[in-house]
Amino acid sequence: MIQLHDVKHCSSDYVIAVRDTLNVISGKWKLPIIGSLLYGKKRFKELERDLGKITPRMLSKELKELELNSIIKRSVYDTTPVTVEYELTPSGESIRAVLDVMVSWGLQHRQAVMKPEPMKPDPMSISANKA
Amino acid sequence: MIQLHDVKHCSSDYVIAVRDTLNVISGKWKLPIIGSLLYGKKRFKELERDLGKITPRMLSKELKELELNSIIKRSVYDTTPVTVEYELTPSGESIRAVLDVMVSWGLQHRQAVMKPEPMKPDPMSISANKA
DNA sequence: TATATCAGTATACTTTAGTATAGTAGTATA
DNA sequence: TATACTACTATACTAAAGTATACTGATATA
Repeated sequence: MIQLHDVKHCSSDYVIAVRDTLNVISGKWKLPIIGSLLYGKKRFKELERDLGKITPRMLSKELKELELNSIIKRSVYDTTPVTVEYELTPSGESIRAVLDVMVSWGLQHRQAVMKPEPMKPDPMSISANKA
Repeated sequence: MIQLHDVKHCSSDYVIAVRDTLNVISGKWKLPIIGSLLYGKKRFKELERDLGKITPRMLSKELKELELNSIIKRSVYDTTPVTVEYELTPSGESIRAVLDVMVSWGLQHRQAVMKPEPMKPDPMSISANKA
């Protein structure tokens, strides 16, 4: 099993692994969809209502992509009318840990940017000069 | 200080905090730029050579955005010709922890998808039927 | 004088992501 | 008969992201 320490020394493999994760959650709608499904399985129309302004075209496209990436599972039941349920796979559930870390960093960073430590004026920082 | 547990019960605040983080690293070049700067401060041309196929227009644009987001710090030295150095801020450095978690998930997920557990055939999974 | 380096900018273009609007089939209800 | 529900699809569009190519001014080197 390849792990973090195996790719840490290799910038390109590291970046590839990050991008794998990034691709799963980037775009305008993937995150809200996953977020909604973290609260439990949902039908197509339920998701549509949950997400507010999404078009069925986008929802359909995103769900297909998430299914292809094994993040969600699609189940069809032959009720009338047909019922289609979407739910997170174990892999999809496990991304919650990644999101939690992103939330923590996001909140921390926001604090760091909003109220920066008052700095003592440093002449070097006003007109830096080198060599 | 707002923390993870404060937003965990609120789907929209949670998603906003994730997106704050996502915005910092998404796009084609932000990640390679941050990755390169994790190895130490670099000048414009050094980054350009490091990143291979990036155009100066994109590099300039991305660096400006990262600086605006307090991820990197730009220092100008009045040498001849002028020297401009880019380096990660403490906040920028701290994103490494987020990337590490993303790498771990990315590698795990790839394994999960590539060699899925052989499942015992389950009649329910072949033609699901509900109510 | 010609060329190269630095750190970029300007203009025009292509590609990708996302939106708007309408329509499908099958069934159920008013 | 008309409307509404399910889970979508089709076509056409706009907006955002990224690329290609050429250029800038100041200085240094051949």
